[in-house]
Amino acid sequence: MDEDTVFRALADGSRRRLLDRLHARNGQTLGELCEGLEMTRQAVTKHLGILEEANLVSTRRQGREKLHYINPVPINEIADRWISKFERRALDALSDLKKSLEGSKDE
Amino acid sequence: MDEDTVFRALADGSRRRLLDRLHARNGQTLGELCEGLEMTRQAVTKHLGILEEANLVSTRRQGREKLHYINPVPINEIADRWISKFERRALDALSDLKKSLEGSKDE
DNA sequence: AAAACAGGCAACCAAATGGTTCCATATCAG
DNA sequence: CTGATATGGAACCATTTGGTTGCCTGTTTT
Repeated sequence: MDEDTVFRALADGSRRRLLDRLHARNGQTLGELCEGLEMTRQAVTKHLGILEEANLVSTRRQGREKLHYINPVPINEIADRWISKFERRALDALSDLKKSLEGSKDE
Repeated sequence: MDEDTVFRALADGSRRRLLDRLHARNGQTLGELCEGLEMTRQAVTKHLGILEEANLVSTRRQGREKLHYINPVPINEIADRWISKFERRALDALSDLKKSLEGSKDE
């Protein structure tokens, strides 16, 4: 929901890597997400908490395990609402470049 | 260039608002960008420095003024290289939802 | 040349951030 | 029940971050 929370959550490389992992295989437990990382379990817990608060990850308790699922909706909201307006400008810039190249061809 | 620098730069609301301002009108001076903000000029300078380091803003000196221009390329790189893979998942989720709705209609 | 204007630099500060360690709780296996 | 396993909570710490203030440099304007 809150744009700032999402951007903040995405600002950290470890959290982005966690999202990458969940993207590769969804529904992993905390323990699985910790494997191979140079961090304590508690650090990962905190990161997942921040991702959960930003609604980028949702969780489900199953017995003593906690399964983590990626939620792409907030990312899409950002992409749609915020990034798209800069993309339009990028496309404009590209078309300007194209025109200038075409112009130099003629001159 | 560096993904992390860009994400970090985008993590702050004041900086995103500065990008918004430049998106609305490109090529503003530092003084113009400060107008109406509840921040000192030096704070804005710092933010613009971070945006510049992330290659989200480029500058041009003109006399005693410094003009700031938005550069959408890094944002597009993020959108293309990183966000798109989550978007695909979002579309998958939507199509799953659609299927499940269609299923429940039949049953 | 002097004053006014636009911006840069550096020291400093409080709060947030990313991480740790230690301990507690809940659940599963034997 | 007991022990191992999976996660949660809280205190604590160093560094980064976002902001300030004070002063300096360069460029116009008069």
